[in-house]
Amino acid sequence: MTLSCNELFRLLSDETRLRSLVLLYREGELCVCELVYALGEIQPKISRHLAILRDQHIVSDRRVGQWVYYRIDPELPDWAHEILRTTVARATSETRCLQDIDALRHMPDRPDAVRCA
Amino acid sequence: MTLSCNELFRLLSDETRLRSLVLLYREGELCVCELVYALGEIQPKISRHLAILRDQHIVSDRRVGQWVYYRIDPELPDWAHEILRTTVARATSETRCLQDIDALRHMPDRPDAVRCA
DNA sequence: CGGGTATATACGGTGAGGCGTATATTTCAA
DNA sequence: TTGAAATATACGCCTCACCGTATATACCCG
Repeated sequence: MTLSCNELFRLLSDETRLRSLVLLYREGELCVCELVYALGEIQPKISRHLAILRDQHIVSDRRVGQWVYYRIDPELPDWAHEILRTTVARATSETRCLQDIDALRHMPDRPDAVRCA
Repeated sequence: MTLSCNELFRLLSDETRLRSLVLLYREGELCVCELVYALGEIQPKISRHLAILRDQHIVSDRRVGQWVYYRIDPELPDWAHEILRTTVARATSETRCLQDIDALRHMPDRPDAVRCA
């Protein structure tokens, strides 16, 4: 079940998923509640989209106590990673993404995961 | 009306549009009937998708007699062009696209447009 | 054990977008 | 001017993916 171009683009075509991926790409690892706060969306919506990305092996997750941390799947094919890199560079100049980044920075009581563990 | 990441990915998420763009990227310029033949889809379907791409300035068209030739819009933003380049490189290893390329090569009575006019 | 927090999933409703058919438009040639 | 070829568009249908609400599950702590 390798990832096709079409499938990747279908996944990236949803705004919530794209915004989540941009943040994950930049931050390395984020838990669900951080994405909920940064994007300003309700929790079931974020969880649902992360599950979709996980099922297609775009992201991987690990549980740390009651938190679940997501990251870009380290086994993502090179070409897909290149698409993401270009996308993040571009998205970072779009208002919506800049707002997400800023919101995350100002999140209170942010769970401090051990990064890159 | 600048192109957003989301909008580009939405456009690329349809298989017919993606296959058309891959061929246009490789060939430089193709008329509708060539795409109809190469993709093996009915004409209204191809025309409809090309119109969508034209409206979003992903492709541009020019009429030559009774034929209409499409190409990747030369004014496509750099980042979008880079996405396309990576995509074409990847797609070219997918069966479906290889079949399209091969079908086009064997199309009989292909209208020979003046390339890059 | 019981309560609280974080996350996941089930469910029904809804709208966007893709489809095929039919038809309109444009161009050329006779 | 008439017919044929190439392309575009209008229309109604239908599927699918997303949505919010409600609820289930998992984990922690007291």
